Amino acid sequence: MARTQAERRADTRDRLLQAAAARFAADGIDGASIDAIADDADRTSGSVYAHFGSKEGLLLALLDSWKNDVAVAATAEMATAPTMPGRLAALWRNFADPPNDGAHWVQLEHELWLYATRHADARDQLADRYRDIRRTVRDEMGQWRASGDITPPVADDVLGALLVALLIGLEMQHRLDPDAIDERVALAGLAALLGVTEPTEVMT
Amino acid sequence: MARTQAERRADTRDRLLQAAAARFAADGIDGASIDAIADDADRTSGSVYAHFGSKEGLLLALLDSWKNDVAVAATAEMATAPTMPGRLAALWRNFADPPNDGAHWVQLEHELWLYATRHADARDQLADRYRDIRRTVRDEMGQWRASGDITPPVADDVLGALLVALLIGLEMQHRLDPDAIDERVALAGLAALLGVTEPTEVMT
DNA sequence: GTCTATATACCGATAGAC
DNA sequence: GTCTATCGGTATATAGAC
Repeated sequence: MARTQAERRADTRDRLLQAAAARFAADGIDGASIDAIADDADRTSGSVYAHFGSKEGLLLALLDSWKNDVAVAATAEMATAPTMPGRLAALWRNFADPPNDGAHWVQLEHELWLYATRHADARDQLADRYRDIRRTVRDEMGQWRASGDITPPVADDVLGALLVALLIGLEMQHRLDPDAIDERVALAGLAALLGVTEPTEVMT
Repeated sequence: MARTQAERRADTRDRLLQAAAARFAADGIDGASIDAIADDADRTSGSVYAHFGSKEGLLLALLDSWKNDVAVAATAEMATAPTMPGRLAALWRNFADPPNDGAHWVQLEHELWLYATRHADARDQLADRYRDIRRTVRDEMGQWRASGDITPPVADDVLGALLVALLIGLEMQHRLDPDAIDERVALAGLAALLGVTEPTEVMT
């Protein structure tokens, strides 16, 4: 694969970005060295500078390419569950205990957030992404409300922000103390914000 | 002040811890150098090693001494507001736009959380602190419920975790996009979780 | 206990061969 | 475009004077 120069170049770029995502998540943005990232991508540090110019350039490119399929993947898996509590449980599990090797995307998200608080460029980009996520969630919940599955006690335009906030905050506490912040807590919170009236039986 | 050796030693220790908190928050745990911390404390790097042995030792000592007066300070200011929406607004403001120079404690909290995800010792300590915070919030809300000020749609034992989660998640989004995540959004979320039935008029 | 000076190591970035 | 070699800077941590 990757016969032409352009293809090889694109392949190297992808490898570097993927390695950077994994390394940043594992060791932190500061803790991850250019050499380590390049090694993971089976390249050398020189290639990083040829493609991105600097470590910051690499990070901004990563932030740009970082398609957060969370909302998509989450809603996709949610659709498979028949009952509402089952759907909410699937949503929570995707956050708390990611199934695939996508286990590191949550960690990377926190790394990027902390970086963004100190760099205006990254902050603007990340702010855009979170706006998109909120909008996606809001639209989805609007449909649920319209179909009568839920009766949220708040307006649709704030529901996205509240759900995202609750999931992030619960996930952070869950990481510190998995037993204390379990599925039962998450389901209670989601049900309260969404106005799920039926008894919240857990579907396992 | 600090005449005796013990007093001077304790004074140096306090200075170093305070400087470490500020530097860690400002530059990140990795980004903050021992020299910079010592300089802020009007000491030298040697004193850090005399007191804490290493940078990690300094951080663990900071984590240990880090009395999170958030719950205390927040509830204190909340008590001054007469109406329930006013109290909730005070709670949110303490998070979103801290009044004093305590502006950096939120940032430090995120730094510590990220560090804790990679170090078991710190994780256990931080987990304990969050348990305390949840318990404090839960007890406070239990009193409000008993006095009829609120009628939460969830059980008391999960209410602490949900409120903490919502506030953390909203604050993170607020930092990226202050205009999108404003007091109105926060009040709607808090009111939903707490079961504040009266129209949520904002008290300014 | 605190400071000065220094050892040691690593990182980001650059230069030049190919 | 990618690699090898290296420079310059800075970090943690230590040794020894006082």
